[in-house]
Amino acid sequence: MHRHEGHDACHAGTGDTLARAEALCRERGLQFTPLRREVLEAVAEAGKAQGAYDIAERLSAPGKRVAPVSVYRALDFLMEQGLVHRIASRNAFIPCAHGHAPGEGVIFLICRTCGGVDEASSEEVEGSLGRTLERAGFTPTHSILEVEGDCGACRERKQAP
Amino acid sequence: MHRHEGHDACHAGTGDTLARAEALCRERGLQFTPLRREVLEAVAEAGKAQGAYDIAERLSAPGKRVAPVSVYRALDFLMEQGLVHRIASRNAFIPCAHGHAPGEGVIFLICRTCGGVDEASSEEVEGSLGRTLERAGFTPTHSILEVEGDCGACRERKQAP
DNA sequence: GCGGCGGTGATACACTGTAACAAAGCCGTG
DNA sequence: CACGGCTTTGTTACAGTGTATCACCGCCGC
Repeated sequence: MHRHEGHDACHAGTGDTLARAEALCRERGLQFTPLRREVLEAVAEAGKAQGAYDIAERLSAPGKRVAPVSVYRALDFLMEQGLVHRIASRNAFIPCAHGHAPGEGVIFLICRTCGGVDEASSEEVEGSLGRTLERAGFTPTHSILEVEGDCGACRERKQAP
Repeated sequence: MHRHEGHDACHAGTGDTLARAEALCRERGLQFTPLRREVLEAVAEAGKAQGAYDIAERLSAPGKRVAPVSVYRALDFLMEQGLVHRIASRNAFIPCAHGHAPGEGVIFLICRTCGGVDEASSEEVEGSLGRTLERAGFTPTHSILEVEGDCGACRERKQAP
């Protein structure tokens, strides 16, 4: 089993994320263009889930406007490569903290206080979910598991203010 | 444990849903107004997840326009009462097939072929998820579990056409 | 009657996402 | 090098999702 302990205990730094992305694209013969790099960088630097328009604004400067549609295209690419994830309950995006296989069951832990998002995975959860689906006669192609609550750090901060 | 077997094997009929809603509102001293009734009815009749604008259009007739904002308010009410659920991955709404306590872990099984949505629940999944969250030091307040795939009926239809 | 309250109507607006087409860059072949 | 095909990006327009605000109505209690 493989999981996370504390909040951002193991978040890769922005630099690591970019380096990993670049290596991965070279390996797969894909273009890690400046725009894609900037979008990934913006998502990685933010520390919390970012909306596409947030990213567009973040990348825009006087004289250089980045349109949301460009951000969406870059995000689509990055998601296909497993470099960012979409948080469906927030319409927002986060950098992928590790390299999962696409489709592997990831659990998103969304802190309602600090807005940070951790990733976890659990073979136990996947196993029990798989059995439940099988009993229901349902063949899964993709699943979303998002949990909202308080991360350890924020809970402590609340208890001892 | 409590779960569903086949596709809509136990979907309550529209009439049942409305009767249950009416009883529940009376019991809680809340108003089950015509608009709320119509919105619930529209969601229940559809057979698949409906967007708020779909519902608004469905309820509108020449000379009687129902604005989306009214639909949203009715949906908010119905969700608070646990009578409808929101499918985050689709921005759409379905009637609740049973009476869950709000916050109880429900698994949505979304058929990518017929668009139908079944509900399932599993103490096994809930238990393993709870343990995983505890190990991660995360205190959950609400969780979303949505699975996309093929329901039994659609899978059979594909295999033997 | 009168005031308060919840529900509804209506308008406006912000946010999220996609379609369609044009322009620019890359890369192979002849 | 020229050419043609491909991917990426820019631009515009638009569809879909959701919220804020204010006005109006109906009901209930005083």
